[in-house]
Order: sequence, then structure tokens, then C-alpha cells
Amino acid sequence: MELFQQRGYEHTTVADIAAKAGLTERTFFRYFSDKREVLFSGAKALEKLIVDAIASAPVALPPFEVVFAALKTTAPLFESRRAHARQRQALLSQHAELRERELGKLANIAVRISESLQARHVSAANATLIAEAAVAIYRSAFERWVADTKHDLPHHLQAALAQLRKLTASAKTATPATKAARTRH
Amino acid sequence: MELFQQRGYEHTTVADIAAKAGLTERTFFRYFSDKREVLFSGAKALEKLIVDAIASAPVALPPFEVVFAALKTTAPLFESRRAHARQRQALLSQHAELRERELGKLANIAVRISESLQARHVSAANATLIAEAAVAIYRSAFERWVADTKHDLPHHLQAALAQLRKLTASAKTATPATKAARTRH
DNA sequence: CTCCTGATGTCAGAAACTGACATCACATTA
DNA sequence: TAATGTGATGTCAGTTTCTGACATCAGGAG
Repeated sequence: MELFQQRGYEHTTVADIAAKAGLTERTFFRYFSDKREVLFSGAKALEKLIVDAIASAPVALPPFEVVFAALKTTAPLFESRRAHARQRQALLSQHAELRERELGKLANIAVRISESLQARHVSAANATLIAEAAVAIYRSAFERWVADTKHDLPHHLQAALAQLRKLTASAKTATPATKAARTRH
Repeated sequence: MELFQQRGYEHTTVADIAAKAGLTERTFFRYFSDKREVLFSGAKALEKLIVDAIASAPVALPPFEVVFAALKTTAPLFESRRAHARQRQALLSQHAELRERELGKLANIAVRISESLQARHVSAANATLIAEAAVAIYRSAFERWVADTKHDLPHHLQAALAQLRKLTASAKTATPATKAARTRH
């Protein structure tokens, strides 16, 4: 991250990173399949946290609540690392290849969530939909958390969920393609 | 696509593609910024179709309806190319780097949709949420369309929308974290 | 006919990545 | 203790992607 800050992502070569870490380029590629991967080492842990939380949730809880609660358990992962998260987000915003990788990781988490729900006897169709909605909420909340020092991640998760509920509720009323713009402004 | 079918994506070098097209590798990179991009030449047209459809929709129509109608206008783009679409999907499913690029393109379309909605005086928060939901629907519908020869793309779009409505409707009832699993199975 | 422009080719080179093999530290076990 | 095996790292050569600089060439405008 230091190197990326100094020289920018693309002007930092893998050889540079390896040298700074006291290693060889070859060794770098044994730890990270990609140059990009060096910025996604936490993805595995995040995924595990969520999947485990879903697996150990009470069976009676509705699926959406289960997933949402699982998202909240990830807060400690970032709690003390908001500065780092902000730097990372800045990098992502500047480099399409990093954004693509991020999308890939999130998509992967979505399928894991979906699988976990199906293990709880949620239908495949509902599971993927819930999983995708959950990831959308998480993305939105995380983005706002990075920028807003006043509230914590769970707060923003709650807010994003409320927003989604409001939108989907009004989408329901718009069913027969009439009834002018209630979702406006 | 021929080359990819024969040798596989990764064993097809850009030099191969260029040679087959009667060009130089250098020229290839003047048309496509990436090796990956050769499989995404249609993204620009798809985006334009959707954005234009949104821009020219009646002002009275609710935003979600506008976007959904815009998605339907893209059907002719693929109408006669289901075989090609299937081959492409197979490639995507086998190569993470291609899937990532696809996610990037779709995310980009989502922000374009959101911008188009905001130009129609939809709030930023609602616009991004609607855009993301729309892309989710599109992805799901497209996937099923590729596999199911019996129905056309608009049919699958309609089905995906119905499914989302059903899910969000029941999500609404689950607000106070009680009321056992109604969304199950 | 000349000049301009846009598309293409040629070339050299940086950087990302991979496979094969060597080496070294360390632990197990005879 | 010495032999042996294992896992991590280094070394090296090579392929592929991608870029910048410059040359060439064809066709249109004047």
C-alpha cells in the first residue's frame, strides 16, 4: 500500500513489491496468483465469516434476516482499519482492473451465500436473489461507511436495508404500469 | 470465437487472432484495449440502446417501468444470435477473467442507467438502487434465455421481474425479525 | 500532382506470469 | 549423529500481453 501511494498502482511493479518485502518476484506469485490479488487477501476471511454466521444461525430465522445478521458480523474485520479501507477504495476507484476484481470477489461471495441458504432449504431462485440483494446492500453500506466517520458499519447496513425496503415496497404498488411516479424524488 | 472453440481461450494468443483476421498483433490492440475486449464489442451498443430508450420514455412513467421497458428493447440485439450467446456464456463460465470483465461492463451499464434516471429527476439513491436491481434482473433473465429455447428474452425478463417482486413483497412483511420463514421453499 | 490524414506495419522493450530445476532450512527417523 | 525427506525460496529461461516510437501506404482534398 505504501508503494501504491507513492508511485501509483500501475507504476509499481511486482518486482518492486517483492523487493520491499524482501522476496523474489517468483515468490510473490506463489502467494498471489495475480498482481491484483495483493489487494484482496482479506476476501477469504470475509467470506468465511459470512458463511459461518449463516450456517450457525437459528433455523427458525427467515433467510433474509439470517443473511443480514451475517453481514453485521463482519464489522470487526474493518472496525480499526477505516483509513486503510479508504486508501483501498481510492485505489479501486482509479483502476478499472481492480474494480473488476472486486466485483468478481463480491459475486463469488454472493454464490457462497446462496449455497449456504440452499443448505438451509431455501429454494435456489430465492437464495440467489437474496444473496445478490445482500451483496448490493453491503456494497452500498461499505461505501458510505468509508466516507462517513460518524457512524459504524452496522449503522450503514441498517440504513441501506431500510432504503431497499422502501424502494421495493413502492415498486410493488407500481405493478399495473399506471399510478404515476410515487418513487420519484 | 472459432479459435476459442478450437484451442480454448487461454491457448489462443492475440497473435493467432490477428493472423486469422489478416492483421498484425499491434493493430488488434488498436481496436481492442485488451485481449478480453474482443468478446465485449457489443457492450457499447447494448448500453446505448438502453440509455436511449430511457431518455425517450414518457415522463409520466414510473422510473422502474421505464428501465424495465428499456431492457426489453434490447431483445432484437440477441434475437438471432442465441447460438453465439451460448458459446460466449460457456467461455465466460470457464474463465474468471472474462467473468470479471462481464461484471465490470454490467456495473458500468448500471451507472449509466442510474445517470439516465437522475436526468429524469429521480433521486440518486433511488436511481442507483433501481439500476442495480434492473441489471440483476437482466443477468438472471439472460442466463435463462440462453439455456431455454422455448421462450424469448422479454418473457424471461418478465419472469425475473415477477420473481423479484414476490421476494421483495415477502421481505417487507419480515420487518421486525419475527414471523417465521414465509419466504422458504 | 501534391499534401494531408488515418489506418496499418515494424520494431524494441517493459511488465506480468509460468515451468523446471537448484538450494537451503528444518524436522523426522534410522 | 547422520541420512533422508519436505516445504519454502531462489534462479533462470521463456511466453504472452501490452505500449511507445517511428515508418509506410492508400485515398481524399485542394
